[in-house]
This record gives sequence, C-alpha cells and structure tokens, in this order.
Amino acid sequence: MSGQDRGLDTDERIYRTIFDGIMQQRLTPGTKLPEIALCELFSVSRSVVRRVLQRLAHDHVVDLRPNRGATIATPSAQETREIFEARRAIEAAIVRLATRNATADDFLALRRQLEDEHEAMHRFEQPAWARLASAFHLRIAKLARNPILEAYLKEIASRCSLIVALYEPWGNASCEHAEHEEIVACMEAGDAEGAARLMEAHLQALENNISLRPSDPQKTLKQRLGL
Amino acid sequence: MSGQDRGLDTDERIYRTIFDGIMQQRLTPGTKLPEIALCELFSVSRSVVRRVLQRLAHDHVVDLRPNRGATIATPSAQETREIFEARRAIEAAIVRLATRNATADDFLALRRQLEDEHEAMHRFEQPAWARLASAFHLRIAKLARNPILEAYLKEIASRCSLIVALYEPWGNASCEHAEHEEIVACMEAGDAEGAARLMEAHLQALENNISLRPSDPQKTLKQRLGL
DNA sequence: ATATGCCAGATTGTTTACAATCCAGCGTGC
DNA sequence: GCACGCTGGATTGTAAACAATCTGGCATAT
Repeated sequence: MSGQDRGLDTDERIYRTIFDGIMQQRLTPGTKLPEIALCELFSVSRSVVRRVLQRLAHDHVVDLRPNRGATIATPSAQETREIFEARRAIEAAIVRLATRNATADDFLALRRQLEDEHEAMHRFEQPAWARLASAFHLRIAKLARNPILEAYLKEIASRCSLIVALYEPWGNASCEHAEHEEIVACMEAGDAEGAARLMEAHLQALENNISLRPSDPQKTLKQRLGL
Repeated sequence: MSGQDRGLDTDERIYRTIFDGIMQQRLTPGTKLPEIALCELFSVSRSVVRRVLQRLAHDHVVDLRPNRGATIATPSAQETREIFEARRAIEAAIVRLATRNATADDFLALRRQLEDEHEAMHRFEQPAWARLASAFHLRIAKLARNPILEAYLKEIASRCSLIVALYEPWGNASCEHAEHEEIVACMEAGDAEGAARLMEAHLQALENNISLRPSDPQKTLKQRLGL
C-alpha cells in the first residue's frame, strides 16, 4: 500500500488527479497524455488508464483522437462562445428553479459562503477566492434540486474553467463578488426572472473578460499532476 | 463480410444497434447485457464491447455496476420527474435561441416536416409518426445553432424515450401534432417567450400522459437487437 | 536546397490469458 | 422446515502480449 489509497477506487483517483491538474492549470491545454507515462505514475495497467481517458474525453476536458492518443482539450474561440452561451441558458434555468425550491436554511448557508468569499477577496487570496467563487455557482445548482441539470452545470463549468486556464494564465478573470450578492438578494426576494437575468449578465461579463490568447508550456508530466 | 458493414466503424455500429434496440423497445429496461453474448453477436472482442457499454452508460441508457455487468437503465418515478423538468428547462432555452437564429429557409424546411408528420398521423402510421415527432424536437435544436445544447437535448430526449418505453409499452404517448404547429407559428412571429412557454406546456402534457407501470420481458437477446 | 520516400522507434489498438468476484444450487445443522 | 454457509460455474476486472499505426529522422533524387 503506497499511501495514496483513501477509499476512492482506482479509477476515481486517477480521474480526479488529472481533472484537478487541469482545473488548477498545471495541465495546460494541448498537453499530451501518453498512456504508458500514466501507467507508471499511477501503477496501473493500460486498461484502466484508457478507461479513465475515455471518461475525461466524454466530459470534453481531453481530446481523444484515433491512433494519436489523448491531449488536454483546447477549445477554439467558436467553441468558447458556444460553451458560454449554453452555460448562460442552463444556469439561468437553474437559478429559476433554485429560487422556487430553496429553503430559508439554504439561503443562510449561501450567505455564509458569500461572506467567506468576501473575506478571501479582501485578503487577496486569489486561489481561495477563485475556488469559492466557483463553488458558489455549484451550490446554487444544488438548490435547484435537479441532479440532471446540476450534472450538466458541473460539466459545462469545468469546460469554462478550462477556457479561463487557456486564455487567462494569471487567473484575473474571476467572478465579481458584488454580482453574486445581487443574485442572492433577488432569489431571496422570490424574483426568479430577475435573478435569472442577473445571472446571465454575470456570466456574460465573465465571458467578456477573457481575452483570446494562449499560454506557455514545459515541465514534467509528474510535476504537473502534483505527484 | 456478413453484410452489416456500412462505412460506420465497429464501435459506432454496435452502439447504434444497442441504442436503437432500446429506443424501439426491443430491449426493455432491466434487460441484462452480458459481455460475451455481445462479443459473439458482433464478432468482436470484449475490449470493444466494454468500451461501447461504457459509452452507453455515460449516456444513461444502460446501468453499469461494478462486477455485475450492464443492464438497460430503469428510470425511477423520481428520476422521471427530474428528467422531464430538465428537458423543459433546456428545450425552452433552445426554442428561445432557435427563434432568434432561424432563417426563412429553416422555417420552410420545418413546415415541410410538419406536413409529413401531419400526413403520417392521419394515415395512422404510428411508428413513422413517432419518429417524425421526435425528429421535430431535434430539428429545432439544430436551429438554435448551439452544438452543446443540441447534444444535451439529444441525450435527454433519448432518456425520455426510454421512459416512454418503460411506462407506455404500446406507444400511445406521442406528441400532439397541433401543439407543434402552434410552437412554429410563435417562432415565426418572433415571439421567443411565447414559443418557450408553449414548448414547456407541450412537454408537460407529454409527461402527464405517461402512467407509471412497468412492462413485460422474455425473448432472445439476438432477436431483440434485430439481428 | 527542397522535396520525397523509407525505415526504426514509439505509441496506440486489439486480442488473449489470468485473477477476482458474484451467484445459484446444494447440503448441513439447528 | 428454514437459515446459514459452502462450492462450482459463470461473469466481470486486470494485466500482459501481439498487431497496427503513426512520427521523426535520414538518405536520396530532382
């Protein structure tokens, strides 16, 4: 037992490691993921590596082309537009449902998280802030009480993060905290349509903030996986 | 060459055969899909069968449980509710986009398809009608010009079909033709919100039409795959 | 000098063999 | 008679061997 067995099964462990590596910008778009290298890093055979890669491919965070292996996905400008448009549509719908279904307790927890976010922002803790800001969106998705839409948002939000990683290497493009507060206020007031419109505007602002320009490479795969 | 090679690669052929088998209610929910049986039926090794099964699992049309193989998915009543809710949300968003982006030619093609549908209905050609009615929804998704939302609708619509297969063995629950026409009329008039509301009502009617009661089993796997 | 063709190493795709797990049927003991 | 546990066949999970394909460098010809 080599100390990395924490109750997650093997597949999940490998998936998460690679996925997190992408989300934290250690694995940048275009990076190649050779099967044998992953086999050695995770001490498994190619069957399981291939299965995980296929799953990552289905989630659109890696490209899987026949006979030439897996690479971290590199969304084009066109795709970027489509992804953000789809996200606005889905997340607006989610906000409407969440406004209908959230309880008083839900709003309490939501406000508490907003304060954490606020604090992290004022302390200039960029990584923590980004993480919390992203969690805000996923938390609202939970309040909608629809696991299917929640899964769709998770998938599409990860693709957005990939895009931000591609086009904003230093991580400037984060959520505006004030806008989060306005959205929650609208929701608490029971104004579903208003909250949906605010959310769409919020995501539109996020999209407008990313400027289309790639980033830089080079480091060992092991380092970039955080191992 | 045994006459089933039509330019599709092997994976796609197997995927389609199983998927179509499910959509046409030859493979009913709960049916087990043993790997070896599929290997022999399609003359491939277990690797490719396993890959295809994983893809079907990701699309939520089959359940894949560790150490106990693949079975056709059997959505619960709860899931049914969630799936239809998600579909209303996504398809309403799609209709709004489609109303904005459709050209005059698009509407022409749409109307032509509506006539085919109308005709098939009046001739009591239930299978053709059901196929056309389903195609109507996918065609609108194309008009939205967003491949991501289109893919989501495809996935969720197939889950709806599975539910209908589960709870309406004789296939009564189909789309009302008149409602399709109203939706198109609204779209042509440029009334995105109206069209969205009509679409939601249309899908709600579809959901209300399905009564929750399972169906019957037994026949060989080969027959049920149409081979 | 550039372009073309070819060969060797590397990488992926497929098949097969082996190990682990599950499940149904049977027997034993209470 | 019923519950429990065992055992053998069947089925899935994993790993390793083999085949096919791609990539990059070198030689050759124009």
